[in-house]
Amino acid sequence: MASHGARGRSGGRPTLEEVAARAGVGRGTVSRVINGSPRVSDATRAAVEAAVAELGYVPNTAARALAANRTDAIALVVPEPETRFFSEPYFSDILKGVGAELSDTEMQLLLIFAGGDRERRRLAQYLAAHRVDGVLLVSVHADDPLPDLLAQLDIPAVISGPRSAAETLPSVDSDNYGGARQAVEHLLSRGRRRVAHITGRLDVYGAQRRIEGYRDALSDAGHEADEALIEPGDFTEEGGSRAMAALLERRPDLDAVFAASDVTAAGARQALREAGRRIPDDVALVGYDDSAIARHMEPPLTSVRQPIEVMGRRMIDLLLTEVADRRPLASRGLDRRQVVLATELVPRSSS
Amino acid sequence: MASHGARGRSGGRPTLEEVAARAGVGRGTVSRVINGSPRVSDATRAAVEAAVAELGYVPNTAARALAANRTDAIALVVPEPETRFFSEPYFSDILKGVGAELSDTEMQLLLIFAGGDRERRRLAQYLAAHRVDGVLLVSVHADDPLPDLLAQLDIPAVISGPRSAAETLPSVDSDNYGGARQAVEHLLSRGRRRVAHITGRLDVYGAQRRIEGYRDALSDAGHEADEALIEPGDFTEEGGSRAMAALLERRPDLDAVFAASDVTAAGARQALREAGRRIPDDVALVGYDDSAIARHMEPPLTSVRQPIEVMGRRMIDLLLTEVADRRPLASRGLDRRQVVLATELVPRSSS
DNA sequence: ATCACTCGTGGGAGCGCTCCCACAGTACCT
DNA sequence: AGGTACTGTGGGAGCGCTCCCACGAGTGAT
Repeated sequence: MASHGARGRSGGRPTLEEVAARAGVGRGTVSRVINGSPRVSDATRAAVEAAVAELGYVPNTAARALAANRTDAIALVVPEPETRFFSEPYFSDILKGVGAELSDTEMQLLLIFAGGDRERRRLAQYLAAHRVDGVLLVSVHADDPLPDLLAQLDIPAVISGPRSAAETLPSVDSDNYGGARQAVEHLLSRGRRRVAHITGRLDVYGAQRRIEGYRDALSDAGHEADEALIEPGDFTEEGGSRAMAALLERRPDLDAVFAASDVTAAGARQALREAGRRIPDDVALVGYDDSAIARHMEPPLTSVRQPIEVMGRRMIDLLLTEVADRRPLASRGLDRRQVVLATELVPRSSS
Repeated sequence: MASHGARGRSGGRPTLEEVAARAGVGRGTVSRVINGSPRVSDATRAAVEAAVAELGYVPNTAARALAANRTDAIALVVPEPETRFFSEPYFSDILKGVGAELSDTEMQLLLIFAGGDRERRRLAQYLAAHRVDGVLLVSVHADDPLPDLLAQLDIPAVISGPRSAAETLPSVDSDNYGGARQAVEHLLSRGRRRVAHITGRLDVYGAQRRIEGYRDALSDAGHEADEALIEPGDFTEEGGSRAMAALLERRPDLDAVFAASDVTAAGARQALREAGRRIPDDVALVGYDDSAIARHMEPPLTSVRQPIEVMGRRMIDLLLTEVADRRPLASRGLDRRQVVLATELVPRSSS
């Protein structure tokens, strides 16, 4: 039996109505089946499902979005230029976790780069149009206006690293403080005594926490504070190299370095080489992230591993909860949803 | 003066209708202004624009998509697992070009990975729902069913490398044939006489074209064909290494190698090293892609550069044309839209 | 038997747009 | 004067869904 023929402009993609007619039920019932409502008898459900299969029915997303006022899409917003996104393994791991967690869902993921000013404006416009039900924010700096914009637009958001101790947004982070402690305690346990620290960008809260972990590990072990052993970096290789050179000049007697990232450590290694210091004989080196760089460095780099993929998964969990909770007028902010995941030290021959 | 108050569920996002009331015009007129129709008087346009600004009006995408039967979104489909996407600079360059070209547009880009079986099914569902107006296909193998699916669904698509000489889809490619010729001619001009070729995957049309370019460059220079100098690779490092070893065994007197990719060349270099051959003294080596690998190899690798970012841009051009052309019942396939871009040899010390 | 539920179901209303037809106004020809 | 052609404009219809109210049938307490 032929189908009723094309009346729509796109040449007859079946509609809810057609499925209903075919199954001999009403529109509402088909909608219920499609959306998995339990208030449908088994017989009816079977009939509808058969009709859906026969007609090859696929719901029209736009109509659904319009009627239900939701999009079934969330965005992963990366406030960095594409280049960094591709060069840092962090992002690809987050994406892997996010993708895995989302694959059981009807939700669709959008990837949005907002590195430049122009892209920022586009993003603002995009969000104002409410084209996504929620937003995942990674790598946000302390003074970024994006979270405020999202709050103002009342769009659920989850942030990957809290911007401060007073973060109000739901967040997922690894234990930066604990990870730094692990690194420093490891160095101390290997008999190192003058442990320097090349920090991350100081406007990143996680970098602050690593500094605190570094300080506390030293003082708990009875070492007096020595600010000359701390040099600011910026998570880049050049920054690491520059900072290392500065440290060597200031404290030539240092015997260990804890770098705030593997990339930073790679830069530090370069500067150490140029200064004729051997790793780990003269100076032990520990990085952070346990990225591919750490494994391929010469010598292989001891590093603090963060469960990045898991972080991606947890971010999705939080966000989906947040999105689902937008039914009642429930008060928010009372139960902070801040997830902190444990880190793990991966010892290699650089220390 | 207060706005009329929230009647919608989402707390009063302004609608077209409200803008019309505010500007003292009809709904149709506002729609015309929003969509840039020329059939509006300047005075009216100004009034509408003022109302839009005052109300902070942003069009509702879902409503527009439903009414106009378009989505203003296109997808970049990568039939590979995320991992390869991130590890190969090819993709990030394509993405850069695509993003740049799209930034003047209202079009939104979706990035879809379809590496596994499961993802493939999700993608099929996604496309069946017509959630995008067009698709960009990169890295498609000869036997991939995706292009057929797209044709069947009548979704405009552009492919990054044609699947064969008879490719029906609009495509953008670099001049694989010419690039290979450049590489071989370069080697011959340096006095090399026994030039070998490690091919790419033979089910990739571009790899075939490179073989042809290699053959023709040699025969045009008066060299007789020697099939023993051709060894299949697969674009991977291991494949390159294996192929090089095979070549050395078969034709130990070879004095140059043209590898179908930089990664392949890296593998070949490894095998040459192990066999005690010096580069370029004993054997000259040329790669393809001019990727970061080429610049960082020891010695730096002569390579054929493809204008990948430009390719991304041109793909968007083609696709947007294709999408726009879906008004008349015009016959397709008559004017093939196949773009081929020139390559450039970048000489370095490996040859 | 009656009332009070609950369950499964049908279908009206409406989401915010675009498309298109109708119409008033002006201009330029016969 | 009437015709014809355009230009700018208003607003009805309809895109394909979800939401929700109404309704009949079944169930159990009264």
